[in-house]
Amino acid sequence: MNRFKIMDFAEKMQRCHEYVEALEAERRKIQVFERELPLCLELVTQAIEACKRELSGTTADHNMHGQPECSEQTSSEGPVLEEFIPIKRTHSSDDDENDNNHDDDDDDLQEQQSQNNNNNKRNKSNSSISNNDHKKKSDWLRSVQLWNQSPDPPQKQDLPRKAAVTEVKRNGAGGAFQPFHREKSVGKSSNQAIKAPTTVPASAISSTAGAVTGGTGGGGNKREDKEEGNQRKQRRCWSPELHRRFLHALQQLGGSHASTPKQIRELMKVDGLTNDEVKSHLQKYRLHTRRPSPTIHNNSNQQAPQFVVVGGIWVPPAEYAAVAATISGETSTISAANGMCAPIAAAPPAVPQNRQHTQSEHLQSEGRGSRSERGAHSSNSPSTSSSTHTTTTSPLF
DNA sequence: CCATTAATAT
DNA sequence: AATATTAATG
Repeated sequence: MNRFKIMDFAEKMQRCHEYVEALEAERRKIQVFERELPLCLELVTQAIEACKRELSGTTADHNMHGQPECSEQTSSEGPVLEEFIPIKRTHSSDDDENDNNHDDDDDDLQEQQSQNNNNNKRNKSNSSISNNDHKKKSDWLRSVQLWNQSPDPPQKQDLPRKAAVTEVKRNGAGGAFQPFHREKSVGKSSNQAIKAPTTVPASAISSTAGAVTGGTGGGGNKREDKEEGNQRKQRRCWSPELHRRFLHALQQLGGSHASTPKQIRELMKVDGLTNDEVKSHLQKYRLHTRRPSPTIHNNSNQQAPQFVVVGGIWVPPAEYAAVAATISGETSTISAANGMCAPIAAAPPAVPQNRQHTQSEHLQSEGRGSRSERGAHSSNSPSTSSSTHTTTTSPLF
């Protein structure tokens, strides 16, 4: 009988040891995320200490039942995995040691943007995340990867409210500063591959390099795509951040209908952004705001469209929240919601009312004050809003 | 010129 | 099908 116990004990020791090692490995991994996962780190650390204590103080009897959160893995090798995956293996005592290679899918594409207005997608609150992050971990975890991609604060970054003070007077013309990317490719046949007929084994690499360099980059094109016949601009992709700015500007101006592309662009203060691009985006925005989903009539079309429109504002919820928080600050959430859809409905007082003492000043004041249209529009729009949020402004056309 | 609408390309 | 770019129009 004794031997049996001894065996058991040895085995336990071994396991405990392995476990400690695994824990340490784990801790090394999450060390990077210290800021984001403080508790996690603490937890692991404590666990390690506990185990070590147990090991060192082995003489005492002690069953090692002490570990509460050990549930997921008793085996040592196994535990290390599941970095991001939400997998919830119930417990699996002796799993194989599956090593997850951290597949860092670095998406290098579209870094040209990140230069100017890069930003972490949705992780704005760095400090706030401390204790209430249990949910949506996967979400911002994903974003973590973005961090290393864009570690530096470009210039204005976000915080439009505050940044406004800076107010870098971009040239009114159209941002000649950083034309961002316009270099590569001819519009037609092949946009990004092809290039050099010779070899160019790594199109991907080249593209990456180019992007990093900053698109137009220092001039010398590696490839001979001298065909400047580019009639087609490189598509401007509206990153969430850009869109956020867009919305922000829109709000300041008091709705999509009260705002003109130029004004929007100026408010956005994104260099390299052309008037046309804003214009285009505005067009799309308006389209979407008016017709959430013409195709499928939602059931219960009759009533309770609610703010379908709001939803229709294809603004991603995250954005929406962010913007709402950012802009409305503390004004009731609901009002914020309205604000969003406001483009068409809200904004009764035409003038966007100074939101912050910071800016305003002379935002769009000058320019051409003679636009009488604007007034008409603004006065007109609110009427549509009426009380019922049906927003079906064009019931019968 | 500038803003809006329509057409076109990706 | 959606979205950005270009052209046309007021």
